[in-house]
Amino acid sequence: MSDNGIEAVKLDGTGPVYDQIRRAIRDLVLNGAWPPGTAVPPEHALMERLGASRMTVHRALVQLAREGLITRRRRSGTIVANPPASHAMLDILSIPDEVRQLGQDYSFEILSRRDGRPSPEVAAGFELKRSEQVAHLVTLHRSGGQPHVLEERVIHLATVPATAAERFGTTPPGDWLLQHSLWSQAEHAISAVAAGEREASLLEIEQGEPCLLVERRTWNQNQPVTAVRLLYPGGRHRFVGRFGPYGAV
Amino acid sequence: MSDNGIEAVKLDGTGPVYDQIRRAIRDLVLNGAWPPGTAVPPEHALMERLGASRMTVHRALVQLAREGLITRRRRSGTIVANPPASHAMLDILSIPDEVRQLGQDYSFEILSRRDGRPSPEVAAGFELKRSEQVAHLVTLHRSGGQPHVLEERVIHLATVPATAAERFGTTPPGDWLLQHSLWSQAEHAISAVAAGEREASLLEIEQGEPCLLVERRTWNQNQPVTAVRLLYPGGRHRFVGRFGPYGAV
DNA sequence: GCTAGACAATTGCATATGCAATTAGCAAGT
DNA sequence: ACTTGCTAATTGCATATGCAATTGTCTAGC
Repeated sequence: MSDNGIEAVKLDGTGPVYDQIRRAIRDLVLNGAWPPGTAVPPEHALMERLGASRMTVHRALVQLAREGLITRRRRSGTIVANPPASHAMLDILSIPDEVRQLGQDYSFEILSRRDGRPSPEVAAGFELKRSEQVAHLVTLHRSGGQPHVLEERVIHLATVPATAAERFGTTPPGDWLLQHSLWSQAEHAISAVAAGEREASLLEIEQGEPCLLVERRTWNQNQPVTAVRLLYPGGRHRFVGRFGPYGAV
Repeated sequence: MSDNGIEAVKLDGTGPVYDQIRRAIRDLVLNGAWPPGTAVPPEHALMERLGASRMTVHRALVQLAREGLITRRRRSGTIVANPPASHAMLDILSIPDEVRQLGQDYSFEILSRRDGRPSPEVAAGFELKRSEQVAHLVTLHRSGGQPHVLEERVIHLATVPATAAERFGTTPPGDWLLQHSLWSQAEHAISAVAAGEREASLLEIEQGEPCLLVERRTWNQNQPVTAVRLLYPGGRHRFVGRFGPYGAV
């Protein structure tokens, strides 16, 4: 990985210098200008380029590393990290991984797909404007042959144009998105609902059985990326997370 | 708030100095030796006491401030912060606050209480050893007169001895604990369950209706503090959280 | 008593400097 | 080819120093 456009690093003159540096690099990463694996220029180079002292550059990079955006190793240098797979309580989880971790075979099936303007129902369900171009997908994930979770998703074509050409033949939409987009904000909602008729039949449970509904929307730099509703058959599933409010204890 | 025992700050000689300082102070806070509001010695004092340079002390304090453990203001100095009320996705939430935020009257009722060794059922439900002394409480929270959430909780008497003398006449157990204990680790699990007979009648819903079950256990420095199961009538409730994996965008 | 202003304590930020630790890559020797 | 060891690039850590910004507190003057 060679010398990646150091000239792209630009300070905006507002606030402390170390924070300007931090934000400049963060934005390059979130914009996709520096995709994962890209070599971040070494401290000396940034120092010269920006006219700041090495300690100031260092401070910015250390903080970015703590935030998980970059990975640093002595001598090897600094590279842009892979996007985090999980965070705190709720994860942008990869359903295949999740299933395989339980030692089950994984498979999925796209039940329906429609690209273009959302139907009124879809627009309402995901709080979309009717004018926004999206791909609308319904996917059933299976674990060891059994229905695992029912996924309904919209992907914003303006934000992730590559979606239009993707068939999702081997990789389910969620995983594919992790590789083809970035997110900087997410919103989650969790609730318990009773399975409706159609959901029950797809998930092979009784109508009215409790299900865990996870709704998630993600943005990258205020642009919507995707919104998804995951319906997990109740009882069989739970979300677990462990964390502390402070640094590791 | 006067000069609080600076001699209590002790380094352990392992790892970087700035991190030793950070941990030393963090432990004093989490131990309760420096309760919220306590004045943390100024950088100069710590610098002399510890034989470190001011920048090194500074680095430790800045990091503690970012973690939310302390609050710093120029000239005024540094004080131990109040414990955080919420975090990321799921909060150590105050049920009264939550209810009032919705503009409803709040009330609660302790349905049962038993202190001492847990019964076999309780021990099993909360993964306790039979020998651990706990207070076991069942509380119903009401919102505008209507049942809001059913809470079943154990509090470890060894960790929070003040519990034994508390009647919970005006403050429900969760809120009382926030004022009388600290936590450094929490574990959450969320699942959807069908209301059982007893739960349904207490929550005034139909048996079998979907409910959101939140199970939470908290520790302070590896000592268990409390474990709680909150059963929310489905449909009426959802948890929402918004966050980014990186620093504020 | 009250106010304006000076003073000083405390944190925030940046720099310059030096050394330590790690390790990729190269060179030398077998 | 394979190993061994050296060198240098890069990050990690700590120090010393200086100035800026904020704001309690005190003092002088009214």
